Amino acid sequence: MKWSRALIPTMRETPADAEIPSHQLMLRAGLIRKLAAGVYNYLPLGLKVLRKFENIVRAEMNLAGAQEVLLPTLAPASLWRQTGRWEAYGPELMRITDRHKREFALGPTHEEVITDLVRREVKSYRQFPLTLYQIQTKFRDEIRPRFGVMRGREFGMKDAYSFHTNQDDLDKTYWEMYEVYSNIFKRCGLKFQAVEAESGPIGGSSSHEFMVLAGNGEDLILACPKCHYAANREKTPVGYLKPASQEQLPLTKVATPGQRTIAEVSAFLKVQPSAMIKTLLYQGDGQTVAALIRGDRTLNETKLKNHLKVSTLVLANETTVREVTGAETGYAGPFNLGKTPIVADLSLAGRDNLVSGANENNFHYQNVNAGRDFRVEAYVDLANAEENDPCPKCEGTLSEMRGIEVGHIFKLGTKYSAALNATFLDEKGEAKPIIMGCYGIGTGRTIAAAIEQNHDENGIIWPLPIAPYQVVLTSLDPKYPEVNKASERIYRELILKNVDVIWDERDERPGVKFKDADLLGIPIRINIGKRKLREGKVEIRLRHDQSCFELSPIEVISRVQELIQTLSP
RNA sequence: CGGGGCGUAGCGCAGCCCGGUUAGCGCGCCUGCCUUGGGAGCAGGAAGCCGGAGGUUCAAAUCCUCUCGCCCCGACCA
Repeated sequence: MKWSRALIPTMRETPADAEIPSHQLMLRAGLIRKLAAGVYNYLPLGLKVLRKFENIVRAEMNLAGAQEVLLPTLAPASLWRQTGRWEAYGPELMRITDRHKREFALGPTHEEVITDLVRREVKSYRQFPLTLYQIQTKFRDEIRPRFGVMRGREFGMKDAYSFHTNQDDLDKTYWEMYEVYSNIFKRCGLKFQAVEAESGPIGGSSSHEFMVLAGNGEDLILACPKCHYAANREKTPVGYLKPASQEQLPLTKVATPGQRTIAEVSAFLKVQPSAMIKTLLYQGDGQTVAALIRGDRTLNETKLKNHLKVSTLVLANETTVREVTGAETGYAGPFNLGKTPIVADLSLAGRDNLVSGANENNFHYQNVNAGRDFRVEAYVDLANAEENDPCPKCEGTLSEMRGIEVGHIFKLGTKYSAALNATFLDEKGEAKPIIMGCYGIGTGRTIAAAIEQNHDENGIIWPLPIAPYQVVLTSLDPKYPEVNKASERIYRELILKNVDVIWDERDERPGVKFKDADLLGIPIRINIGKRKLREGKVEIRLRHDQSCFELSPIEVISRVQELIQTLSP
């Protein structure tokens, strides 16, 4: 491609409504443009990247024996009603009505459609296992689309579904897919982490998420370097060392005028936050509950919600706190709470002589002891896991990292096959429900995540396998015939060698070209300038480490081919 | 859906509070000269339904009402 002919509308300034680096850079580098909230045009460069990623996905899926299909975006409501998801999916499901008043969903995922297809076409146990996948545009009417293509309302996704006659076979494919996903992200040159995950509203039992690691990722992950355990913060159980029991001292009320927060009281009374009880009042489905946790810990509302088996959980407002405790917020303690149930985090189990609020303004208690001074209904795991917590699986210590969820694999079991009556005949001629698995990768989102992971102040730094071009050939003095001639010769040779190259032959000053090349993030840059050329030299510069070396024009092609090898994971 | 904010040239913004020439600035774009190793310089130029509708007024980008769009925080979520 000649740059002068390409539609690459780069922007010098950052658009005001782009919040995170990947969104800003995708706009600035001319990969995407917004059409409406959460709806984006992919420009030529953006599409090139997307296709390169999709092709890696295809190659790896095919290698694992999966077969590609293309299912419609439009799905009849009747199918969705059969699984109950027409109602259950809620307003996030985009619905349309045709001229005959027939209702359709714009597919946010395709379990219904694929299960319907398979139930019609696959009947015998001999035809299993079967894995089908597609790369398709999906729709979800997100409450709040944001971060460009990271969370759009129309977005690209690869979704795969596997079909089995028994659980063992599903397990086998599940772990194959786990490997396939790992290979995909490895081949893209991305740093990633597979984590144990909640299975969410799609349903099913076991599930892993694949996270592209990035400093400002949305998800907090805890991983054990020793045993490779990794999970979302919500899911990570927290274990504590059993404290040595102390002699219980008499309960003492102390004045703590104006000291409300853990930090304030800790400083005022000169006690560690870990020797304090934080009393949090929640409304779980309208019922007030007191949740206790150690002062140095934060409560995980998902864990509390799961323990209480409630569907809504909110922190109680000030009025409720006053009614229940008789004091302003900041002085709550686990005493005299009447019928309010009290649950405590495991961090408090076996701990003696703690500090807590006194349920009286400007007073706290010291030497508070569970059992003697207050009752606890249950000790359960309620805390957010943190860096350096013990690993739940081995003797290791967890470290904390952030990631962006780009892939998710589930075991669905018979949830959809049962609802849609998708059965097969086994060896005995008996009809049994098909057992299913489901495996998704957000394609556009992976691109954004790749940028989030690989950029600097000058722009994107593409890993070579998904870079829009492998090489940018920059003619610094395109008006000089010798520069132009040498450039064109190298350009043609690179194309002949199947190198994906863009030739920047624009009549622009070198600075402009350098800035654009860096912004686009093309891994290998060849500079051809008149001064160096007269010395019989051209220059190669690598985007990722800014390293730079000179060589003769004859050596360039083979050197570039070598570099492509080296830069491919 | 709750809270906050923004819509003025392709992009980034000023002007609005306190109504009054021809609506301005930077970047980009076009023409010419000049320059050519990290977003040059000079000169000239094109480009605006001031988001939309209604109202107040002699007069509205500016004040009022409604509306549409967009962004941020939260709940929710891949």
